[in-house]
Amino acid sequence: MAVTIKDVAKLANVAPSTVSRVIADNPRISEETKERVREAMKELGYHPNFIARSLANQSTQALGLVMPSSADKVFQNPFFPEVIRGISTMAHEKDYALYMSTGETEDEIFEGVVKMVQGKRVDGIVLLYSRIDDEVINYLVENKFPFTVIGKPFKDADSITHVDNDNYLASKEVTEYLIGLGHDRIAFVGGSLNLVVTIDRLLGYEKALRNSNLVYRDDYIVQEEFLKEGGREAVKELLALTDPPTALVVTDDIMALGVLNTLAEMGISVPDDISVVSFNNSMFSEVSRPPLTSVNINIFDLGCTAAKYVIEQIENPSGHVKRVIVPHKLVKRQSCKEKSLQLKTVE
Amino acid sequence: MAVTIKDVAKLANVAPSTVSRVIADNPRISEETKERVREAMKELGYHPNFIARSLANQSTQALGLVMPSSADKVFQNPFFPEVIRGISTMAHEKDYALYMSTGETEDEIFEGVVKMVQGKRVDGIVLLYSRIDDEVINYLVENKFPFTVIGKPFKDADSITHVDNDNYLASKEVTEYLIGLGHDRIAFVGGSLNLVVTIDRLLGYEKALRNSNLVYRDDYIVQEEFLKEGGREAVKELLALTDPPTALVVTDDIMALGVLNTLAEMGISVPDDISVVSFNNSMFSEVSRPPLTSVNINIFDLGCTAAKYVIEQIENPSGHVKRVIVPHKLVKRQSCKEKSLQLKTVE
DNA sequence: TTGTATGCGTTATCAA
DNA sequence: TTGATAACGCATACAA
Repeated sequence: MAVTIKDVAKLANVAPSTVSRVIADNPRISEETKERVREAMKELGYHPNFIARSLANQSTQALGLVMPSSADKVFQNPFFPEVIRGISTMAHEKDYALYMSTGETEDEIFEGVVKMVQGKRVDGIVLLYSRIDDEVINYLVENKFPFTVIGKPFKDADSITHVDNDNYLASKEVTEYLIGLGHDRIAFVGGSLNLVVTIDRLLGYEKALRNSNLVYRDDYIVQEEFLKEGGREAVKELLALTDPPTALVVTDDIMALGVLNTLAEMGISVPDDISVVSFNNSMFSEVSRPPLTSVNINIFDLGCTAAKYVIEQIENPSGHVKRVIVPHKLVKRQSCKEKSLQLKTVE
Repeated sequence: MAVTIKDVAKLANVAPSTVSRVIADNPRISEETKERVREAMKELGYHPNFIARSLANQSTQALGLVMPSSADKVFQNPFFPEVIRGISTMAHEKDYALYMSTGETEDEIFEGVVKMVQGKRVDGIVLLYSRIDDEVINYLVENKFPFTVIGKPFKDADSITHVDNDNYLASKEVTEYLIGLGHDRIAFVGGSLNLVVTIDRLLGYEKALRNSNLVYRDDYIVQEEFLKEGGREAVKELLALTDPPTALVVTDDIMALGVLNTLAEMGISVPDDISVVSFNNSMFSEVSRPPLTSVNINIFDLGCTAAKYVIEQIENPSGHVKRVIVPHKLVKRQSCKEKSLQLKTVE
């Protein structure tokens, strides 16, 4: 059995409660005894048992991370390591640890959240995604458990602290950029429509088209998974149309990579035949062929800020709901071209 | 206050201990009372408090992850998301959660480990790296705490369960491949020499040179950080030499990416002027220009297996030390060329 | 300034 | 088959 507060107490000739107070650096303990107790701790190699402390305290100094699906898939998209990087940095600053449950299906993930919350394994939660009709959010709200979401909650957005980009605007700008290059057949390749981010970006895209009196065509809207294969599927669908698009808004770099690959295999050149813009500005957008014009959404900041505000909620439960919009910026590289300069049009 | 075992007991008209036994599905409880208790649990929405259970049990069903440095840097290299993916998959299968502390310096990381262990926050630990003279390993060994390391422990390798590649062999093969292409001026760009993986690969590289009677030159050995910038620095150093290498063994894709970038900026072509092989076979090696010839070290398996064996240690403490070598495979792409076919030699 | 007693929510050991 | 009761290791209200 490890050394406990009692062993220290015995050695230092004080009561266990005194040791406890020394650990908490309680000002009502004399410097002398503090010194004596500290020496005893050092001598015995004492370290507090966090579990016991958590039980007495009702606090764990840990943040729970909830991902949209199995780590298996999630970690293939650089978005997640990057948000976690942000969360971790802030967590470290505030001295919190990170806790991840490992569910695979939606149900398992929900179960994982319940275990974290009811099991009191974490003090707060960061949701790394936002989807419509999410039972996780409902559960957290009902239980008044501290949490923040990265992305915009589908409903009750003004009563839930969240950190998001202005995805509507970003997508609108990106589409306008393409329109500005003379494109009028622009397709949208997004992730699942269950994700609020997809909805927002689709809306922005639609708005831009409408503003320019371009037609919004259902067959130009494709939804796939946020993985490379997703991009591959999208291209196949779109190029099978009788009048395929000349430009693509892709909502994720990793999908865009799939798009690029597939296009290359088909002998279609980017940007000579088709222009592509994407989101996330991950390292992939720099190294792809051609380098991708992509929206930098400051993923790291997203994570940092989200962590900051759960911790704030934990430490000051009466605080106010926050809503933070992290700025975005279009980074132009070589995947877009004026339509008139494109060599030929795919038919 | 949440609903506890006592509330359930009251509602079901039994003692708390009975409820506890029902949770554990103790066979000595009659089916009737079990049913009654279960209904009460459902009615109250009872969920066990994991912290309390951990305290009573001395077990947490959680695995601690220890990274080599701040998450900040670590998550920029795709190796780590990928191992975690593997670990997470196995952890999920065995119903364990994951716990990460967030230290930045070596000391903070060590402190984090101590907190995990003494604080009884986790049942076992996976070390995601292996460096020489690592106090973390010493500490874990001294405390007889279950852990596995990904990589080869610097010392006592046969008393520490670990999962590794045969890095010596892999590096030797890779170097021989380059020699086979006619190269005789081959440089080695590795990570920190504190990392055992770097040492092993350097040794393999050296052996291959020696076998072919090529000279081993100190100025052909460069160590940098496992990041893109690392590759950039390496190239600068090597190309400043009077007789620069015609081929590079780079021990990490992300560094190789930096190498490729820098070379491109300098107007030096890969593979026409310089051949490059690297390790990890991450997605970057597929999308880089040119696509990188890289060693697939099966990172996912590394993680999976490491997790599997900590859990085994946890559940069967008397088990035997394991040492697993995960196979590797050279994946040839377009970053290497026979020396005689290279257009010119950089001087 | 310090000690005593009790509780945090479980599990486990004895009895019954 | 079930119920008291004592741990588990720490924090804290109350006493001293």
